[in-house]
Amino acid sequence: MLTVSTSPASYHHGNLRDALLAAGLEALEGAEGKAPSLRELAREVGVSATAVYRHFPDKQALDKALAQEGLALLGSEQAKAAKKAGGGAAGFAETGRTYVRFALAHPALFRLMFTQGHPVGDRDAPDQARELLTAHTQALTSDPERAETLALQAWSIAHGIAMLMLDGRISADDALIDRLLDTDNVFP
Amino acid sequence: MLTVSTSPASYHHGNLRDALLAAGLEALEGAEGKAPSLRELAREVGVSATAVYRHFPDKQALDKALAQEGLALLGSEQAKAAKKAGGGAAGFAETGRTYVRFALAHPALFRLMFTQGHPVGDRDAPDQARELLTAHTQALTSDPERAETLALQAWSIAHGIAMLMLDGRISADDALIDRLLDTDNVFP
DNA sequence: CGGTTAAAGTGAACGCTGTAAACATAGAGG
DNA sequence: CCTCTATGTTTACAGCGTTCACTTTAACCG
Repeated sequence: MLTVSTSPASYHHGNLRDALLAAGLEALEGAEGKAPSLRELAREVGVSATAVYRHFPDKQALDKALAQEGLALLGSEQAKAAKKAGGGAAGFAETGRTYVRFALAHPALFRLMFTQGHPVGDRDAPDQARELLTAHTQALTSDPERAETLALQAWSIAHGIAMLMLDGRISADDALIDRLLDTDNVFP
Repeated sequence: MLTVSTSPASYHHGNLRDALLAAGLEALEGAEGKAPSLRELAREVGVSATAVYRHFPDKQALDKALAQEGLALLGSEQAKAAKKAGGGAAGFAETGRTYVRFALAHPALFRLMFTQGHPVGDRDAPDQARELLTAHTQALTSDPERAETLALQAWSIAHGIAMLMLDGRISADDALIDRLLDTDNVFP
């Protein structure tokens, strides 16, 4: 996670990169969460717009880093929730609920996380959420292909609910989340 | 649907609105489908940027209209597919496949369709896709609430698969679509 | 230490965007 | 035929991402 020191105001910022990410995450939360502009973040941090380019090749790279930060956050929240629920099937179910609730709690961040074009095979970044998912479904069956199918189906349902709620297509209702995620019939 | 005449070049365009929509739809398809800018569309149609404002209050309204066009297209494709499959459960299944394939075939348009902020209760626009969905699930059970749950679950799965594939999270593989949509266990 | 070097900042400029304001045109109706 | 109004135009502005040439400063090395 990020730590940003309230550094002494000097020509060289000290840790601009982390400061930008922190400002970015904050901007993604407040004010109906619009995606912040590069210049806006630079202003927020008290630095010229072009200084950003010393730390990120372009805006997309900044966005990608923010997305990574969000992914880590989601993963840790899911892990915590699963543990709290006692692991197992109950824990698995809880990761789903947490997924959707995370999306609703951080709409702009969640959107950003999945709009960063992440070619399928990209295994350079750790993804705790994904690891949890495969671990849980592998515990449900010994057939690896079946486990993968279950994993992707579970992911798809949760992601679909999250997106449709974010987009205002279905009401962002906590009870509805439970009702839609309650697919005991899917995983007999 | 849209019809655009190759009108004589005169001061008054004739049907700028439809021409803009047509250009918009076309732009959303080609060239790795970036969302077209207002000025770009105006240029394409051969008109000044501000002329657009005679037909749409702002860019968002234009986007909304494009989204509506896309929605209609999706609905008609689904209806055709369901009919071709002979209706019933087979038809229902086909609407799901068509949904995901539509997303993959028109990525930018599909994205646009669902990013237009469409407050839940908004019933001002016809939505054939949605009507098909409820019709199909209502045929599966007599319990209306159960039918609604099934409808939203089916929608969520399809939408989740579509989005995750569009975002490069899971491979956009036709066989995989079938595998993930094959949830006979979900609708026993 | 002192001097050099490279990392990390700056400001000005470019072309793009969406949008507002004031003005021009032309086709339709009295 | 004249006028009115719908529909176009030009000009302008602020904000965006990004490039370029320049400046500052901290760190390293003899």
